[in-house]
Amino acid sequence: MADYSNKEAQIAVYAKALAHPARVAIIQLLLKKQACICGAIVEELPLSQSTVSQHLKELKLAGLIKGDITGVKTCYCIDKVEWNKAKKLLNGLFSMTFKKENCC
Amino acid sequence: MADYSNKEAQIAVYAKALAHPARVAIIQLLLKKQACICGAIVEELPLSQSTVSQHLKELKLAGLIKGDITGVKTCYCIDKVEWNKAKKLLNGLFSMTFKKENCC
DNA sequence: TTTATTAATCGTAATTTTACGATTAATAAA
DNA sequence: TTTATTAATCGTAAAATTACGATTAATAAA
Repeated sequence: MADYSNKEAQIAVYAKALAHPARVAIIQLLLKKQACICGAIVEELPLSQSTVSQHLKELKLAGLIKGDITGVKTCYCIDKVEWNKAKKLLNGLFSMTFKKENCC
Repeated sequence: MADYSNKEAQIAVYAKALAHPARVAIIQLLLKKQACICGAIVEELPLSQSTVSQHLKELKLAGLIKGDITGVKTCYCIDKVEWNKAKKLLNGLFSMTFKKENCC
């Protein structure tokens, strides 16, 4: 009957950010090609400008990316600090050892 | 304007499964305490039996867990094969190297 | 100054998620 | 056989997500 831990909640936040293929694609783009100008991201995705903007907003809300406005353009990139936090948390979850015996 | 890759889609599926603290908690429970009987899971969460059942269903749908019915009880556990796939995919994403220069 | 470009936000509709209590089906216990 | 227990499913309501076009605000270019 206990509530969720901060860790669990934070993992869920990061996972939720990655819970849509468009956002995964955006993250990969930012990691790979450094193509951080918003327009370039829009071109790479099969979605409208406004929808992409919404996905970017969600990624920003989760902390995984940040946007830098220069003039009329906005440059997006991974927030390395936050990204490493996510990496650490998810990695921690996935590197938990299995109990040898399972009932199924 | 390309569509999403299988990899991206699959990452999203796994991430979505972990996108709720209750489901993260369930996974951790199954990893840690091997407490796979459904009733035990219900007791550990601040949610009703039916809601927990729904979360279990989603985790099962994503492939991360499986349930074994024995008599009137159901025993849940991690699907190791699928779990390792998820681990590999997520790990792959998080171990991508950063470009040195970011525009922001 | 006027016009064009970029990206965020607004308004909105359709769908999905989340949660609950109630019910059901199946087995176990009395 | 009757009763209790377990867990899935049903029905439903509220909230969140996803998508789009249209609009807006801000800067850049003409």
